[in-house]
Amino acid sequence: MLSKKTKYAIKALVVLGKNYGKAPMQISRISQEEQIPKKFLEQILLYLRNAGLLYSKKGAGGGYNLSKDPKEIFLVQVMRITDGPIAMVPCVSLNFYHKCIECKDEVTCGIRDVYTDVRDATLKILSETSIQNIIDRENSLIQTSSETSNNL
Amino acid sequence: MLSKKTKYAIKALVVLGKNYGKAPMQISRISQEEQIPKKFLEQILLYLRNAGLLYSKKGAGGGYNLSKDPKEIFLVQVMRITDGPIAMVPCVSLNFYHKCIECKDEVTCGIRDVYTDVRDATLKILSETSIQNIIDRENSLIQTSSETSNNL
DNA sequence: AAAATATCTACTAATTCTATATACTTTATT
DNA sequence: AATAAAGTATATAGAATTAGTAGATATTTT
Repeated sequence: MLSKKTKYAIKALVVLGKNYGKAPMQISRISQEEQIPKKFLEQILLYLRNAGLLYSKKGAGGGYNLSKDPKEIFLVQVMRITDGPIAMVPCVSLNFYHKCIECKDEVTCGIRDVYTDVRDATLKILSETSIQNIIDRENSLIQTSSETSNNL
Repeated sequence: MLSKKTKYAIKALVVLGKNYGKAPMQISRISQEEQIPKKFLEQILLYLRNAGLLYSKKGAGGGYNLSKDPKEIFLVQVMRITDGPIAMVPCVSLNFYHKCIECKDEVTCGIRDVYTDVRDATLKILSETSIQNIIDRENSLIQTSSETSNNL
């Protein structure tokens, strides 16, 4: 399951994605709009910033912006920053590898292959999905659902 | 990440799979062979039993057996028993659905589709992989690695 | 009856996740 | 220069989950 941290991070990035190219957005505003505890959001934005996804500016009129086009920020990056590994077992993780403590012998382990496959399948989807994709998807769903309610 | 509970469950099922068709195996033996804390393993085996994966017999000469062929026990079943949902967001879970508390409107949520895809891809692999597959895989890896070391 | 085994419930300990607090730095504006 | 408006950084508290333990009970075999 995704942590709240990751969910909040995605929400914040989507909001910032909609704001891309405009003046920076303040933490407090994002916090209000998305109902995210402000102090918690501060931390999350810092992680994202330190990982290079966000640009920040201090002082009056400061705030946050995406540091690149929302088309170029992918879910897999966000999840790795906030939740760490994508893989279900550490011994199969690309970015956070370590041995399973319960494991006698990694070489003859019968489940590594399966979880490598799961990792790859997951990775494929998450690394193809950008913040822009999510924004587009939202917009098309909003449209569809408002059309539907007009037809009632 | 898989919980220890799930890892221990898989290990126990693999051991019991190798023992399939033979006399029941005691908790204490599985615990020793797989280095799993006995009392914790008791709990785990109970979950698996109550979910119908294991048959148990009390008293002298009792113990545990798989309740069906290891070819017919799939990772997805085990994981659902021990770790719950496969999906990364509850609103997309097939067996453990509930709304995301952070979510304003499920209908216009931009990430549900992505995580539905992830779920389906994961599910496909995990529901095709049986305990027998894992045993076979282990055996072939053991063979391969011993051949390699003979060649040194 | 005694011994060997699983069952069940409750509890404790450890870890991780969520959230808050406090002090500090930078920038813009007046 | 002073002040206010932001973000930065680190520490800590509280909540939830995960891991593991304890103890009493129920069955079965011998």
